[in-house]
Amino acid sequence: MAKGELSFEEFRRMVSLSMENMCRDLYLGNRASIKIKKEPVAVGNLMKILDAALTLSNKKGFSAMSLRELSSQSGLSMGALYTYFSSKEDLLHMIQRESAVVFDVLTAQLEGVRDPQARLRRAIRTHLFLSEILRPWFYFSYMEAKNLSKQEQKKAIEAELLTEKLFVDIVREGQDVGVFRDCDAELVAAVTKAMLQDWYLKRWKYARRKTTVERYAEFVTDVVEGYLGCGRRGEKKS
Amino acid sequence: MAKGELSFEEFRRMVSLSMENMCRDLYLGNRASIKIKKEPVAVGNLMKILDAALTLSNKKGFSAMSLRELSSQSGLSMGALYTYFSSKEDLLHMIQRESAVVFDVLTAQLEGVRDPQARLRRAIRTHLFLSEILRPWFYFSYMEAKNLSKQEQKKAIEAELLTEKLFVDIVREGQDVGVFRDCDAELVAAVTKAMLQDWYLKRWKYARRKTTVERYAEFVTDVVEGYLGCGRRGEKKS
DNA sequence: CTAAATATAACGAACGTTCGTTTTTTGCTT
DNA sequence: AAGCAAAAAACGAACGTTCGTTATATTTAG
Repeated sequence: MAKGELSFEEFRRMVSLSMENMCRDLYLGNRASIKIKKEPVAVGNLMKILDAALTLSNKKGFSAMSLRELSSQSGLSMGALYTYFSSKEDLLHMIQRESAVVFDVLTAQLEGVRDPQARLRRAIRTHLFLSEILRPWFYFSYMEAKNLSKQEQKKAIEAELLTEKLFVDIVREGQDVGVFRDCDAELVAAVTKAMLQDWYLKRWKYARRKTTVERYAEFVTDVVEGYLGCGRRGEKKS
Repeated sequence: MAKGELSFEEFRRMVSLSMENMCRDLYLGNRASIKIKKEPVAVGNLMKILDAALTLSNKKGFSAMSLRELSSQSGLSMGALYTYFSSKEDLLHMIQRESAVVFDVLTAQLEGVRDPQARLRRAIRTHLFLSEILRPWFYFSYMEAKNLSKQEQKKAIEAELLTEKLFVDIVREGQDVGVFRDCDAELVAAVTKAMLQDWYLKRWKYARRKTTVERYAEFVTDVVEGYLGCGRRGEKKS
């Protein structure tokens, strides 16, 4: 385990991004369009709806999921569904917007960490831990981005570039300080993100091999640090 | 440019995987179900159909693409479409199967290359070059795999693991020979594939930065070789 | 009793698919 | 060459189904 870093379970407890909390946050953020007044009822049903929606969407795609399927899978009637969103597209955007909250968590976790090498490790770990906790949300957000409206698509692209910029800045600062060697920071950030995304896009592969998220985090960190010329080379079990 | 490796343009000319050749191969492989007898007619229309199908699917998703859209985009009538495939699902499987031909090209390109380091470089370059030439096919294959039937999904997973095994074997042999350091070969293969996939999944990002496929190939090779402990460390323009 | 929440059933639009018809191409005869 | 019948290919309206959506009725809880 890395020095001074939280383990995955510690991290999970700390951020408390359970389905219930996500749905409560989603409810409070969409009180205008959700017709249900009583919070406990609304949150409970939103959990059923989002659970079903993420399951069905991630299995067959959002547009291939019919609202009748969503109705029977969630246990709510068609009419009830429409008290929680005003259209199928509205549901899509609700999920997409709620998925974006993680960026705040990511930046928050980096606050106060100034050393570039520590920041890099922290950013990789946090990103992986978040995607592990909210895998269905991440997967949905990635795969269904094409269904968004043009303007929401722009926002999604900007968010993607913003996350990447976060890594670019870390690499650049490390280069300025002299701890990272000179290289194309944008490419480093790009492939780092690619490796992070693989964790939730191809989750079944790592699950089958019983690779833990902590192990994967360490590995990705090693690869990136290795390229940046600051990794501690040492023993690894094959 | 790497010693003895073909440039991208040389590679493109050599493999000759133009839309027309892909469609001719697709026609010959599906002669049983395609009702059109004359090859030139069939290949010409298949080009229109697949061009439209890949464009529309990759923009909004296969299941969100209606056959009426496909009809107007391809310039063929609804009835004409159904002389080239027997159902929408059939079209999906045709595209998916045709996308699989690239694996043969990949393995063919590795034949005769025995040195692990050279094999690794060749595998990375070839995979990237292929995905550059056939980007719409790769993208489609990745994004629409979930729409396949259960058994075709199994085949897709096996193909994914087979490609990965190809990289695993290269790494393992390099370790046996002693040119690569000891580490988890499966993880190395996994993240290598993740980086390769990013090239066609996030193509717009690299296009915007005017990153060439040759540059990206070199970069990925450097990252992987760097981790495996055999890369030549040196100058890089930031 | 009342208001909030849910269930039911129906609507028009759009879907994948089919099929009788028309248009185009081919091969043969003059 | 020209004409023509047969084969091949393309067409597009229409079918039954399913979609997202909504209006109305029923149930539940304070």
